[in-house]
Amino acid sequence: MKFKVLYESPLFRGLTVPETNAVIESINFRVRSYPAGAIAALSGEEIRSVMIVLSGSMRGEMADLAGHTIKIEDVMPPQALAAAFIYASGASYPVNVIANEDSELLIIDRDDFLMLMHRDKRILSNYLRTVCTKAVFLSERLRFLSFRTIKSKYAHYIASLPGASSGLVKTDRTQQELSEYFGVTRPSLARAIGEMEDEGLIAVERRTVRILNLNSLSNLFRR
Amino acid sequence: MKFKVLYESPLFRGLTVPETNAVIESINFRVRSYPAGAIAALSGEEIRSVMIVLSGSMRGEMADLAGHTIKIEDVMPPQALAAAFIYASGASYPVNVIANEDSELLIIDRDDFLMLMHRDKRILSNYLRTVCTKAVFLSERLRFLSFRTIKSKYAHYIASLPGASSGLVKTDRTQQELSEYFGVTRPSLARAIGEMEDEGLIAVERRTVRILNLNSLSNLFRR
DNA sequence: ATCAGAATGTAACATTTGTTACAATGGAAA
DNA sequence: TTTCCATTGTAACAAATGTTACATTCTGAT
Repeated sequence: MKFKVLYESPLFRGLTVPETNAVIESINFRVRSYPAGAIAALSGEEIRSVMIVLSGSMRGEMADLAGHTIKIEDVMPPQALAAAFIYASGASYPVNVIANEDSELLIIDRDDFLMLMHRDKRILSNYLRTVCTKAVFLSERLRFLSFRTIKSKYAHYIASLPGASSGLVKTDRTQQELSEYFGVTRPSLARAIGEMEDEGLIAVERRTVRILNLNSLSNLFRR
Repeated sequence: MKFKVLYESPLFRGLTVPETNAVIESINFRVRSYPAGAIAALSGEEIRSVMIVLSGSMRGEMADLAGHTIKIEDVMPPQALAAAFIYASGASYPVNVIANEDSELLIIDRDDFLMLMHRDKRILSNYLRTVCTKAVFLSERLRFLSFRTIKSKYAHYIASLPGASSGLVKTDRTQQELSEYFGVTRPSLARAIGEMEDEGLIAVERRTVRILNLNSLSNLFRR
């Protein structure tokens, strides 16, 4: 069983192990090894293929003009690299892709993968789900970041939770997590929540939030 | 020629008018009219179909708990509504969709559209390009918003322009446009740019920016 | 060449958020 | 129960950005 890990991949969900194998063997592919620290793709480089991490792990890293780098994210097996960008017009890697440790990538030309999707509706569905889900994620993230003040972010957040219309919600994240999601510091978030309590908009007890003054809260919705 | 406008749609690019017609006629579809102000979809409602604006125009609108609304975007013919979200897991409309004026939508069940993509590689390619390009757009937007200070956003912006490695770039947007892209006010952006000039990092003359001190500029890259 | 409107530069003050440090609280494991 | 640690609350000061208003400089149309 050569590509066992692929069977776990969201792109091949619904296919049996033999089916997955048969699909892969039916097209051109190659497996490439990268020693720790090796560069698999450079930022700005054209995306020509689907690259799926088989073993080890890769990281996306941004480099500035002077060569300093910031780690953006890790990609673990059996995830694909830049999956949602592959078929964009002028698709290029948004970051440098580097092996964290000795790693292997399964590389499929993107036209070949297109053929796979054309042939197998399950793979098509899987890829569409992956890309669209990513778009939804990015879009939601963007919505919160585009609100200017922390209060308006928080107001939107609690309004988006189930039970908001009843006036009583339970948050699904800690303040720490929420502050990272909003892109602000934890004390600033705590202060904003405290002020909203002082203003009589909400009553917070740990993870339970009661909406007290809907109208004033709504005024915060203007970014 | 019933759906002439469809021929202009990015989803049917590369198909001739008769081909486009034949494709549409080969599946279930319906055309629905919406008088000005009519609601085509509610925020949170499950996305069951591909909806393409044939005439008029639709807007996406967010409503807060108290019923106040904020316009998010307009969708003009022959664009599709929430195209990048359709096949996400648990896909639902992120906004209320309302007709700006008397409008017509072409409605195709999303499973039928999946079949279309499966049958015609051009439509598949077109849809993939649409979704992936959207993901790239959202991702780039997010990158700038996630930098904390205006200076770091601007540093990244000029670093991303062609010619950055030569130290001389021309911006492709006005300060007004750029400030909106960054989600900040125009005077604040102008001030930040002015300070970066005072600090000797860059020299700006209208739309031409010269990078003077790469190292100091790079320090701004830590969000 | 001139004029009007767009784009940019600048300044003073208000508001918001970050930073840092520490206290208080709650929950889970020993 | 007690203890430890994650979580939350709070405060003072610094830094960044928003707001508002106005001056200056470009740019394109006439």
